[in-house]
Amino acid sequence: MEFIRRLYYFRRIKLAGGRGGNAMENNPEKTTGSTDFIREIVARDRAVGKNGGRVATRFPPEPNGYLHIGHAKSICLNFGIAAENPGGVCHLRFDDTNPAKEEEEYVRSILEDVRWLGFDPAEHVYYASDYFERLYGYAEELIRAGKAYVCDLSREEIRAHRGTLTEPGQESPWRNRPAGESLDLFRRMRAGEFADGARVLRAKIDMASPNLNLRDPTIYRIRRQTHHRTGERWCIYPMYDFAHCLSDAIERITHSICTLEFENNRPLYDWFLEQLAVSPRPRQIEFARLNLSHTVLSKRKLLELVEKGTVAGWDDPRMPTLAGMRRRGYTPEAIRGFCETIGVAKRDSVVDLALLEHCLRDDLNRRVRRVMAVLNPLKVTIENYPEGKVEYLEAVNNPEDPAAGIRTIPFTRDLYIERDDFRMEPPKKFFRLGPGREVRLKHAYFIKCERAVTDPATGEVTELRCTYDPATRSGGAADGRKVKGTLHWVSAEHSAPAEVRLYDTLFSDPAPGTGGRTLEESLNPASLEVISGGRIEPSLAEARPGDHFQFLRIGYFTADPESRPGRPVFNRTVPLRDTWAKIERKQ
RNA sequence: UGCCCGGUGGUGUAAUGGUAACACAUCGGCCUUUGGAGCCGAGUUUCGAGGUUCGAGUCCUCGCCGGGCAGCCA
Repeated sequence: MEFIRRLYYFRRIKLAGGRGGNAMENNPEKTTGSTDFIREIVARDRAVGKNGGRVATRFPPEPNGYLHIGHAKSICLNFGIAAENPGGVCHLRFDDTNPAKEEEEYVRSILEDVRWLGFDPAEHVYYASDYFERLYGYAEELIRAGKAYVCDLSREEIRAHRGTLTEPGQESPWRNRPAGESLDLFRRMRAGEFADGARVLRAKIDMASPNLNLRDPTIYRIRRQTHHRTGERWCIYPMYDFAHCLSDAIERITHSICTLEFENNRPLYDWFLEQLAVSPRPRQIEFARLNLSHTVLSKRKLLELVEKGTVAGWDDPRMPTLAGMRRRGYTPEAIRGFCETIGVAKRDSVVDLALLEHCLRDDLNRRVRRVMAVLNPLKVTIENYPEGKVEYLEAVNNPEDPAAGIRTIPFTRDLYIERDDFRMEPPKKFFRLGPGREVRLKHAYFIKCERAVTDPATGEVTELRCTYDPATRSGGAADGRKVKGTLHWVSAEHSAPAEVRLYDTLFSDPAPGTGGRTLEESLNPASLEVISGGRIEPSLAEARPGDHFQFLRIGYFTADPESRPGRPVFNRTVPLRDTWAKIERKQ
């Protein structure tokens, strides 16, 4: 059997003229590196000269909330495809067809966030509301062609006529009214002659369609509401299905990429374009939206968190919004790297938050300066170090990046170390300080703990009396003896106080709001811990909002926008991987 | 239960009829002036049943499971 398999196998290779080497020749569109089914469609279309080889995508947010990491996936996809194809372009289009939910502030933030992420729409910023007049014209055209009609049914009646998932709908009694009458009524709708909700314009398709979207969908409604751009000019507004495909066509979009829940809308998308004979015709392609563990990514739920005051605002560092992540200390590079890593497919999935954090650390590790900060200080006195003496020791800024250079840090008799780095009775595998133990102070000397001073009332350790070995400066011992631990520290006199905000996931539940729990019940009660007694090394006093650092042995931090000279505030972006915590957990 | 779309390790994504791979996570080891980073290694995978084929994750049929759709939201 095996030899037969081999025979055919090798014959195929022979016919193909070789194995691996021909993959590229046979498949010119197959590129190396990361690709996905959408990029393959785009490449194929280009290869056959569709759209004249042009590639135009669009990112079309409704300005009714802040952009979040899920939007980043779409932005990276759409702008990415445009950038990868010669002459490609990606439009940023505000899908502002529902004035009830949209605001100027959201337009502002979206523009800011797209640019921050690293994509520049340049002059290609558009608004669906700019097309209102043209869309209105298309609607009249549809009416004249007998493909749309004004319907006087109430909202409830329309719903009742729609039928169900298993039963066909019934036609509206207004469905066959003369086109001239519909046209007159539609013009009067525009003119403001009717009350909100009194009439709608509907596409005349098929009330028995198994696809409910095709059962004479509403395409215009009367809504007296100030629009953030058109003001009071209009009192009728087009619906998504009508406006979106035509906006794409107007902008000569070639590939209209959206999320899976619009799959059933595609036939409608195509229907309007076909009826109105617009050309060239954009193609809608759907992909799975991003879901992240320990996170919610629906605008409705995020709005709720903001409005209920669960978080401090859209840019709360615990929010998955781009504004929140930026404030948390995420970099555009990390987010883009993440979007590339997760790929694009049609399968519903939930990405592990750990992957996002990996991408974050991966970026920060390469680029960020190491500094020393003590979050929970414990005083250390070096008994054999002269009072008043100061030595400036050299410290490497980033071992991953020699170009980052070095700085000096002051060493003195009185220091602070992390309280967690001392144990009166060190457990097994605890490599840090304890009575009689010796450790290295990073960039400085070996110190030995001679005794711990405790508060007789509480038993709390208040100070460590230590000695140092002058022969271990720069970290090595002349006699070759080793120490197992290396601690971070700051000079008591030279360090500055700082507020440090330790952020964790907003939800402790991997799938918030599911499994019988409400969103509230899924919250992480420890998502924010504010530390006011932190001490930072002198160089950190100059930190400017948005600067990124690694606090040695602790994690990555960024200076908050609220940070002021003399009153620095740092946000923990993500902790360092902590092997000791893992060991301790198992013990 | 009508229509549409999906189902590949714990998670995500590849494999385009020809040896199921990469990343994260997990576990172990090495290294280390960060218990960081890095390096090496391990385990676990094609929803099920038939069919086509020399050969099926891939094509066909029937199931099963998951998601979407009954806004004058997008």
